[in-house]
Amino acid sequence: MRDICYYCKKKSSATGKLKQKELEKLGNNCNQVSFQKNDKIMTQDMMSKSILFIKEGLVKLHARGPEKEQILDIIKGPSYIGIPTSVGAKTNQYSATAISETTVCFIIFDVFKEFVIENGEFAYEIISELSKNQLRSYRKCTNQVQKHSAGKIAEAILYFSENIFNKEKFILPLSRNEFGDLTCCTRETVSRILSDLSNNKIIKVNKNNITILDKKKLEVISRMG
DNA sequence: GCATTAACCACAG
DNA sequence: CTGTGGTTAATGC
Repeated sequence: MRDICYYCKKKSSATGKLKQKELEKLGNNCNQVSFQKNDKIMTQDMMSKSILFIKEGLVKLHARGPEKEQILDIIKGPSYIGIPTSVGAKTNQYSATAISETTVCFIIFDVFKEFVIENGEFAYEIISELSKNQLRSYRKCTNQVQKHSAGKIAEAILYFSENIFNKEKFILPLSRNEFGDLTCCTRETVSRILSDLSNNKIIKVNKNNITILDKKKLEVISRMG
C-alpha cells in the first residue's frame, strides 16, 4: 500500500519532485476512489478536508450562480482540482462531478501542506499549475463576456478537441443544456449554432459525436466572436 | 427605422 | 432531452 504513489504512472509534475521518503508518506496518506459518470466527487458548500488529484478521467467543475448553474471548467486527469478552494476557503466554492469514469486520489490536506512547506520544487510546480489555470480562467472570462454565442461555442469545441481529446473527432461529454452552462448560452442557442456550423460544413454533428471538418474556419469564428 | 442577436416560450419527436 | 419556430427586447448601423 505504501508504494502506490511511488510506482504510480500518473504522477503530477509536482509529485515527480517528491523524494522517495515523501512519496511513501503520500502513499500512506492518500486514498484512491473510482467514480462513474455523473457521480459527485466534491460538493459546493461542504467542508473541504482533502486535496483532490484526478488521476484519470474527465471532471466538470461547476457552481450555483445567482441565476443558474454555471460550469466553470472541464478538467482532464492527471490534474489537481480544488487546491484553490481547499487552501483559500473553509468550504468548497464549487462542486466537481465526473463526466467519464474517473479515478481520484484524496490527499490529506496537512500532508500536502507539509510538502509545500518543505519541498520547494514541489511547491513551485504547484504554483506553476495554479498560475496557468488562473491565466486560462482570465482568458475564458474575457472571451465569455465579449464574444458572441457562435464564438463561445466554437471556442469550446476547439477546447475539447485540442486540450481534452487531442482529436478532431470526439464525443461531447455534456448534454446541450450543460454545454450551454459551460458557454453561457441557452440550450436552444447551442442547438441552433451546432446546426449552423454543421450546415456550413465546418463541423459534423451526430448526436454528441462531433467532428471538426474545417478547423481554420472554426478558429476564425472563435477569434472573431 | 431596419437588421441582427439571443433569450424565452411552446410544442413535437 | 433535443430541435425548431415564433415572439420579443436590446443593440448597432
